[in-house]
Parts: sequence; C-alpha cells; structure tokens
Amino acid sequence: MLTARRESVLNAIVEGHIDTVTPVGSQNIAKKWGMRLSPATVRSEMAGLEQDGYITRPHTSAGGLPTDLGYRAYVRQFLANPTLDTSQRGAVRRRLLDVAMDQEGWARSAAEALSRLTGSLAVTTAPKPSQVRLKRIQLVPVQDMMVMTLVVLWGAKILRQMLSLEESVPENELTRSSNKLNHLFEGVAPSELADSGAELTPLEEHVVRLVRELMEEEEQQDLEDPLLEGIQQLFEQPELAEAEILRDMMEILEERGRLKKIMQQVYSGSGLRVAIGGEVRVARMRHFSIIVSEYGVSDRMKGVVGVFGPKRMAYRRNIPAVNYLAHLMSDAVEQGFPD
Amino acid sequence: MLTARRESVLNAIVEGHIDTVTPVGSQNIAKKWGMRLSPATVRSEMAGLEQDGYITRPHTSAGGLPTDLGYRAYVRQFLANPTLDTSQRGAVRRRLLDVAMDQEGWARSAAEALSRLTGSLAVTTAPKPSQVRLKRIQLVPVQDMMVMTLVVLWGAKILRQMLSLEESVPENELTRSSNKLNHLFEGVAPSELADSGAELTPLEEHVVRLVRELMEEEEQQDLEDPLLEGIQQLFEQPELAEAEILRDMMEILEERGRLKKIMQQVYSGSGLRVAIGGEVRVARMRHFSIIVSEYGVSDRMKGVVGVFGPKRMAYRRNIPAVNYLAHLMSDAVEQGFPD
DNA sequence: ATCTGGCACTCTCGTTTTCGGGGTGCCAAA
DNA sequence: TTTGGCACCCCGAAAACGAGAGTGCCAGAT
Repeated sequence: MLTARRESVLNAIVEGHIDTVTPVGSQNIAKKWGMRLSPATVRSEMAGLEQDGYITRPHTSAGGLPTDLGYRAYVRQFLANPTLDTSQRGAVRRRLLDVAMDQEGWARSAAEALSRLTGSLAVTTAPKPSQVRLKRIQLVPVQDMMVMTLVVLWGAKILRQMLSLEESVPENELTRSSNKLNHLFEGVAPSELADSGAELTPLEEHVVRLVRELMEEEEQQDLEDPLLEGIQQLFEQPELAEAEILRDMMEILEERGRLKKIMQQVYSGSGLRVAIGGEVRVARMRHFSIIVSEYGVSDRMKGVVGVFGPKRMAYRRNIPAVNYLAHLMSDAVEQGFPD
Repeated sequence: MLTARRESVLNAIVEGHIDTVTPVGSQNIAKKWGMRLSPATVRSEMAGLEQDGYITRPHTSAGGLPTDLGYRAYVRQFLANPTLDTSQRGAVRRRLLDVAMDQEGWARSAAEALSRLTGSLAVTTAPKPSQVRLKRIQLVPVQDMMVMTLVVLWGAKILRQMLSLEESVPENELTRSSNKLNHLFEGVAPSELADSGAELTPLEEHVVRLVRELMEEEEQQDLEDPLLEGIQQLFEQPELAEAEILRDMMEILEERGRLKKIMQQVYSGSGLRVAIGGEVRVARMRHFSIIVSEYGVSDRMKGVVGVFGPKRMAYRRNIPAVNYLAHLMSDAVEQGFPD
C-alpha cells in the first residue's frame, strides 16, 4: 500500500521527471524534499515503489521513472478538486462569452485559449445537439442540371451536397420546392422524413431522400470533428527527438477521426477523465496522455474539450485548466450561447 | 558555360543525390554513366561545375551536392514539355470528372490523386471565381435574438456569420426579409450592395452591411485556402531527421495562410512554376521546393495545384504530374464542372 | 590536346575504448 | 527505523582508431 511518505516520494519522482525528462535519483529527491529524509531512506521507499509497480528503472542502478500506474497515482490528487487559480480566468471567460461566432469558431477559440493556458496542444469539438432536427432546406441552383442542397439543422449546423439533375429545372421551381419542403418538414427528425402524405415531385422525392441520408449520417456521429490548436507546442517536447514517438504522434494527429475515436473512448460518460499512456487501448498512445472533459448540457448539447501531450505533461496545471474550460463552455452553452 | 557533357554530369549528380541522399562521387557517376567516361574525367568536369556554382562539396574531398542553381539547371529540362506518361492517366481523369461533389471535395480529391501519383504532399485550392457575386442570402433563426446569416456566392461558395439582434424578430419576418434582399440584390458585386433605393428595415440594413463586409473580405483573397493531402508521405523523407528541418516544415504547414502566401508568390502569373529552396524569399523554405501550377479558366475561375517536398524531390516525376493535374482540372472547370 | 591510371592525401563515419559521475544495494552503527 | 559508508554498476560523452569513399594532381597513353 501507499503510505503518505511513499506517496510523497512518488510525487517527487513524477514531478522531477516531468521537468528534467531524465530518471530521478534518491539524492535529488532528498534535496528537493526539504531535507527531512536522507537519500538512503528515500532509496528504500523507492525499492518499495518499484516492487508495487509505481516506478521502473531503465536499468539496474539508475534513478526511477514513473510507470503508467505511477502517473495515475500522481494524477489522482488533481482529479479530486481541480480548480484553476483565479489569476488567469478573467481574460478567457470574457473572450468566450463575448463574441458572436458560429459554433466552430467558438470552439476553436476555446481551444486556442486552452492551448495558451496550458502550453500544450488543445483540442475541442464544437457543441453538438443530441437531436438531429431539420431547420431548413435550401436548394440553390449553381448551374444547369446542378443544384446545391443546403441543409440547416438545429444548432446552426450546415450540411451541403451537390445534386445533379436529369433535366434543367427553373429557379423559381426550386424555390417553390424549397418552401414546400420547409413547410412540410421543419423540425423533424431524420426518421420522420419519410413520407408525409403530401405528394411530391420526383425532384422533391430525391431531395428528401438525400436530406434524410445526410441527417442520418449526422446522427451517427455523436461528436463533431475535433479542432486542434497549438500543434507547434507539441513539437517542442524533447520526447519527439525519438523518431518512433514522433511517428506515433503524427499517426494519431494525421487523421482527425483517429483522435476523435480516442476521445470518445476516454470520456465515455461525463466529467473529466485522464488517459495515461497505455491505459487507453491504442498502441500509438503508449507515450502520450490525454485529458478529456465533456462540456455542455447533458442530453441536449454537448462537446468535449481536452489537452493532448506526452505522458510527461504538466498534469498539475493542465487538469484544472481543462476543467475550467469545460465549465466555462458549459455555462456558455447553458446560456444558449452559442446556439 | 554548360557543355553537353558537363550537363550530363550534373544530371547524374542530381539524380544520384535524389535517390541516395548522400553526396555523389566521380566513380559512381562514371559507372552509372554507361562507362563512356573515366572517373578522372568526371572529376575534372565536377571541378568545373563547382567553379560555376552548380554544385558544392560538404567538405574538401567529398562528393558533389547540387546547389539551388544546380537543381534549377536540372529542372529546366522538365519544364519544357512536361507530359505524364499515359499509363497512369485514366483512373485519375475518371475520378475527377465523375462524381458530383462540391468544390472543396473536388479539389481535395484532386490533391489526393496527385499525392498518390507523386508520393508527395500535394496541395490544391478549390476553384474560385474571379468575381464575387451574390447568389442568395438566407436568414436562419437559431435562437431568440440570434440569427445565422447564410450567404451563397457564385461558384457555390458559402459564407456564414452569426448576428445578434437587439430584439426578437419573428421567423416569418426573417423569411420575408431574406426574400426581399434576394430579390433586390441577386447577382450583385459587393460594391453594388450599398443602397438600392428601396427602403430597408434596420435589420435589413444591418444584414446588407454584414453581407457586404463578408463579400469584400472574400474579394480580397484571390485564392481559397489550400487543402493538403498526403502529409504522411513527407514524414518518410530522411531529411526530416534533422530537427531543424522538421521544425521549418512544421512552421510552413502549420498555418495554412503561410503556405498560401508562398504559393501566391511562386505562381505569380500563369503556367507551371518551380521554386527551389531559397529561390523563394522565405527562410523556412531553404530546404524545400514547391511545384505550383495555376489551373482554371483565366479571369473566370481559377485555383492552384502543386506539390511540396524536400529540395531532393523527384522533379522528373512530379513536374509532369502537376502539369497533368492542372490540365485535367482546367478541363473540368471549363466544362463547368464543378460549378 | 584530351583522357586516363596511379598515387598520396583528406575527411567522415561507425566501432571500440576509456573514464567519470550519478546512481544503487546492502550493511553496520546510531 | 534511519543513516552514513562503501563497493559496485552502468550509462553516456569523449577520445582513439581504422576502413572506405573520395579528391587533386601528375605523367603517360591515345
């Protein structure tokens, strides 16, 4: 078990490692530790920590390195009550509530703020309403035989799709169809978009089918695509000197879908979660951690916000920051902004 | 001056360097060169090439490395008549003409094809009409006191902006305003969007002002934002082992605007252009080259397509590929697809 | 006149060697 | 239970070294 003293030693090891990148040895700890303990004593505690799996050693007679479990124990203390010290709050809050932006811009600026706050790569998803409902359909002619179908959903989400026709259709007929469809289907869910009783022209039928497909696809996704801000920061990290680690990182960030899946896997449910290295079952994540929190109003409008970085990240700073942003964003969403 | 033989030696050096990454020495060249020349002779030619600035040596008694000037001379031969061998054409052409996509999707898929064709990072911009004209305005209520202004321009470009009101406005009034504005302003350029003679409500005034701002902003840009495809490929390149080079690359690709500016600087005018290393006045580009071609119908609808990679890229393959894609895309645009 | 083979010399790069320092484990004494 | 002492371990930076690839130049062949 983890006595108080042993835990202190673990903390010192983790923090030491976080800012030196190297394994940390007993005398270092003893020194930093305010001289209460001698190196020899620390060594014996370290032996215990190793036994219990909290630290490893790169080789016999080297300092200690936290394992995933070690990080986990370290992180626990910040999860209890993650509050950001008040000094940095004002600016962020103001920025997030003030400007009139669309969802994506808003979420991006939240990510930017978080990135600045933590000095890490921040990631957010725009808020997404839990129900996919139609707000408006607009058919815009872009050329003979080609119309753009513009679909606006609840929450100001816009979908679009080109649609090529068999025959040219005059503009005012398109307008008429748009109006008719809007009238018939405003506010419906995708499943109710089937047949309405009213008779539809072939074009209208086609559009309805298309819109339904788009909406169903939208319904599948329960998060918007993640927005990343502050990639440069990641490149500063010394671990990326390792070619293999760099490659892992690129593969994770390359394709947005991948990161999204990881985030979904982690946040599963509500509140703030941390995934350390191999804790999430993705090989590429071995050297990285991610802090994720859901934000929004449960079952109405939600998204996620988080920080991604090397396992050796500043949890002490980042966890409260993510938590703070999640709350801020929840507040904003609750006040119906942005909406 | 560059005798025929000297030029051959230069070619051999450049190509040798391109596929070995290392400096290339005289015997290597003599061997590959079909045994016509002895190493000693090649050496004397190399001395000349060095004198004239086509190659450098990393140190005395090392092989030759092409300079920017050397690459330039090498590249010249491909610029004369860049045609892609026919084997690879069919698939690409079909893909680009077949599917009904919006501009961005289309441009992205062109980039994807080019990336596959060249094994490099490909970049395109969606076609952009030279004239910014209004096609449609749509005001969508998203909440009390908040409407989304949706603007469709010629060429199916969509702009949007949130607009917060002082007082709640009923939906049907928004619809009425949308219709009225559409009626008044369909097809106008931003400058004609001022006052129409007709009297407008304060809301309508506001919208007109907003739309005008958006359109003017759009008018400033003469290219859409670049779309990148195939970043992974870049990471395979051995030069990126160098931390500094990797950093340069990240800084270039980080922010889309940066790359866009570089591309504008390079393609300036029409046709296909290559910028090798320091030729474009951007420090970060020192180790990289970019091939850029304009595509489209001049003065009506245009975009750019290109390939970005280390200076040591396969120009022989990439130049014809970019050229081919530019022509393909021009054809497509000319046929009014996509539009 | 040009090209070529030969030769002495140079520089890099990967390997091996050496060496210092930071670290450990354990033991005996406080 | 904690601590100082001590012998030992192992990494990593620096030095030493040899092999390989390449050059420049000269004198003789074509």
